Amino acid sequence: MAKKTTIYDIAKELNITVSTVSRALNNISTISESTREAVLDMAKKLNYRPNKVASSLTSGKTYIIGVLLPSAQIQFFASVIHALEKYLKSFGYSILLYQTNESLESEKNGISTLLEAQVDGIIASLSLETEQDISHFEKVKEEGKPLIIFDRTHDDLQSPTVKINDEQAGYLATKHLLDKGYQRIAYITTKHKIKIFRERFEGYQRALQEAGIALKPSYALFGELNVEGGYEGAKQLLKLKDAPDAIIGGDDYVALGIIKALHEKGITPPAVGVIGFANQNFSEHIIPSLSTIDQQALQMGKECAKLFLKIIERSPSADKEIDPIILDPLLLARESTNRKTRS
Amino acid sequence: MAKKTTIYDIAKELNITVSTVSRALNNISTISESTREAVLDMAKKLNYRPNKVASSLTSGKTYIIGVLLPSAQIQFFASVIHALEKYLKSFGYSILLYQTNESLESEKNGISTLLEAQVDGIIASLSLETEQDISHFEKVKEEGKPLIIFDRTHDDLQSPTVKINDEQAGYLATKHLLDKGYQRIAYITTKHKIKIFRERFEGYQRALQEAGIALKPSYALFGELNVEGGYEGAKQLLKLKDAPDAIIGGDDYVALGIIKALHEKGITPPAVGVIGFANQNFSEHIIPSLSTIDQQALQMGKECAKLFLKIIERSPSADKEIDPIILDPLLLARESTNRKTRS
DNA sequence: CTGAAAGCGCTAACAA
DNA sequence: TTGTTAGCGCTTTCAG
Repeated sequence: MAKKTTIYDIAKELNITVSTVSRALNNISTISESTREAVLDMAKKLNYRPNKVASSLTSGKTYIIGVLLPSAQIQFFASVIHALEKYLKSFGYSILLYQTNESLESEKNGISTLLEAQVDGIIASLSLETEQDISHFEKVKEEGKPLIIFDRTHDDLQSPTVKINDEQAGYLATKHLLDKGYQRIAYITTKHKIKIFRERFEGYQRALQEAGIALKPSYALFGELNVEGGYEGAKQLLKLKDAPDAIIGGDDYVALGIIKALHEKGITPPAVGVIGFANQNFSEHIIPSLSTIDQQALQMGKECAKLFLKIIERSPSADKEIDPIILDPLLLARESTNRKTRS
Repeated sequence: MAKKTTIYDIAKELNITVSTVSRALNNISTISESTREAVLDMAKKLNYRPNKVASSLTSGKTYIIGVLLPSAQIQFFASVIHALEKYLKSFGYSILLYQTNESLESEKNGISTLLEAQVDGIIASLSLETEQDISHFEKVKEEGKPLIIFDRTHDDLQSPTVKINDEQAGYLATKHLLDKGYQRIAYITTKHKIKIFRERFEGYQRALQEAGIALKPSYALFGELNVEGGYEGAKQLLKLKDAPDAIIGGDDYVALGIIKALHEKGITPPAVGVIGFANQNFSEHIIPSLSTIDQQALQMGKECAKLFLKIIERSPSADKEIDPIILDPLLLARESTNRKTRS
């Protein structure tokens, strides 16, 4: 492969200087139209390709933004990645991806990696393990770089956030079941102390309280957030003397596990109501279709991107507080809860 | 925020030169243990963070590898991303992501973006639109950078590839249905001329031929690769006088659509057999569970990563041919095809 | 084992 | 409107 062509090559061919070339290429200030065209032509002719690494070193901007999240295999996050990349790309930004796999240590390494890569900012969602220690996130801000936290946020982290109203999500799910006439409503969620799961549970409590139904401790299960967790939890619930007539799953996978356990007992929703969270792609299509609370992943990704651009483009001095962006959860009522309402 | 500390700061504090600091930090050649420790201590004390952009500019290596694929929202690709990032991270590489959204133009822009970012190599899977024009991929090789194509490969592209044996995948699916006693087997796939879909279809043909069954043109449908496509296709097939007793879906979403259409007619698999491709996460959990051909997404991602490392680490002179890596498709026989075998 | 110095490709004052 | 000139932070010969 031949030597790469640089702006020096263009300058030499045209008998001008590199600064002129640079200005022409970046369409900066007042460049005579003629030289601009000449430069562009020559650039094309010489197969010039700008070296962003070099320009980053001088300008201090990489136009790369770091995305740190638990796992691209979780569909919610995949959707956020999708939306982020799609939107930011149109503003000239690229996405550098780092997965924590729900590990705090990995999360810390991720922040370091992204910071060393000189990203222009970081958009992150916390790992399940992250509880007290959030010093690594503080470092991002110490370096003066925008940090946006989405979905899995943290109380002690003073950063712009984008999330849905999780308390409302839990409330909606529970209220929906109540409206459908279910009375003995159980809840299977994660044992991890992540804020959003706690909030959803609070919404569940509020809905019950409003309906004047006492919270039964045996109806609240804390296990793993996956099919297996839902399956095991549901089996346990079905053994109760006073078995629930509806079960809320911490996410759609948990709900799937619940349905599986019911199926083994010869029960098909909505005979026992089942609802999940996340609106995974399969939820709509399984039989019976699964009621769920949509988390607005795509919308959330887009809002993160917009927020990032807003922050990056304002002057650093204008350091006024940024209001958290709270999206509304969306109840998707489908067959799995569609019991005939009592009259 | 205070000025960032550089190796100059460390050098000054220690009364040594930057070259020594650089050597110590990179653990290079023969550095006296004492100065190495001193440098490391001081680096920590001053909160030093290496600037990869600067080092990339001199060394010519960014330790970033570009990943170009249709969409992170397609679970197969999300899994590949997951595996790629997970594996490459342990070798110090990061992932710069670009989605083509199945558009050729976007694919071209993606290659440019990644190249400008000076990635050390590109791992890509073609968009549905990419047919004749693959000049953008040629450019990657012209720049002397490794280019690995996975899953959606292209005949004219002389690059290392990682894929599964798609012909075999199509064959396996069809053979499985035949073994289960299905005779009138239809196939709903995409209208796009992508190699892997063509190959799967060829496997379908081979299996039928082996069984001495003539290919019925009315049984081969070419539409969209999604739930809707499967639904519409199946509805059309069910109208035939000689309706099929089994339908192969071009992917699991198509299969989902097929099941939906059957459901509307009061038919539940395996009464009519249904099988898909990809083993999407929901396939195992829907009722009835969906038979499918696993594409080994995680394995594929890992093989891509390994291949990349192998290529990048060998001397550029050792330019011997790289054999394509062909993974075996995996038949996952589940309820949707589990008809009692004829005796 | 360490220092001196050049330079990676580009941007951005400051001049002209 | 264009040129001159420093760097950005680091690596990497070449000397010593």
